[in-house]
Amino acid sequence: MVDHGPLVWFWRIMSADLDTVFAALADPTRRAILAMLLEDDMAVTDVAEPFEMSLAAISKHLGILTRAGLIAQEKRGRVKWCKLEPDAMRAASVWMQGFGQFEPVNLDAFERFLARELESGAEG
Amino acid sequence: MVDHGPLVWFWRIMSADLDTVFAALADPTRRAILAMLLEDDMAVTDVAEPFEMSLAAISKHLGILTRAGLIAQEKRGRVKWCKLEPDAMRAASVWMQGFGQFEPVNLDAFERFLARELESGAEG
DNA sequence: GGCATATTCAACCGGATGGTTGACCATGGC
DNA sequence: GCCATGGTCAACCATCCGGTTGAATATGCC
Repeated sequence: MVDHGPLVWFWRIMSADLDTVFAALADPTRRAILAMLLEDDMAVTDVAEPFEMSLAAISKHLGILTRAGLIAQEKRGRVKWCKLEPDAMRAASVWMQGFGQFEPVNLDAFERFLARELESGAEG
Repeated sequence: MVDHGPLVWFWRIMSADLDTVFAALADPTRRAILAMLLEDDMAVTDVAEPFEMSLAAISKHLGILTRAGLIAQEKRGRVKWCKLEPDAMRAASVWMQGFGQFEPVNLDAFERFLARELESGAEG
């Protein structure tokens, strides 16, 4: 959606607070929320629905994700919409790939392997 | 270095505890330690040397990194050596790349850009 | 055996985290 | 205007986290 030039990229990566990003990712509820938002943007109430905890708790989680830059929230009417904001995760990913000297994962190959594996598992 | 078959891979990724991996990565001291170990394997005392905190604190950090699977420790004589263990980070990275549908970073291009950028910056 | 080195353990402390509840705004529909 | 809906705020609680210190446990060297 946004058309980041590489300089903007560089700045974002350098200024990104990896502490808060990784801390945000360290909670299973928050990772689940991110996964849900991967499907589609959602209102806060809808995000909270599948979880067995109070709306206030989810609201806090969303605040943490927002402060980490992992999502963005936008109020339209009385509904607050949450959507993924990929830059922060990308910054963390870039940091991680600094460790990629260990023959980095070939994701394409891995996915192909998984597909084959699951397919044959379903048949067998 | 290790010759993981893809099934081993799959198992490791599925059973990896992302909570502990991301939590371990959320601390700047621990990320610095990982970066140091990227250079070379190190003894606990040497890992602790550049930090302004007690050896016991570093020992705890190393324990956390070990429990997260990010490093391995091996005692040889009275010295305990620490070395990177790339699988855990790779598991986290794979999880992250699930969000890669947002035009994933072209790392090669990014690095080339950075190199060019820094070079011209040094000259100008 | 005895001492120095390498590392961990245990107890403690202050501050952050993840959850709760109940009160509090803001907005839309009637 | 009034009520239901959507969401946050504030106070509180238990637990975890990152650090400290001092004692304890290897191991190597003489």
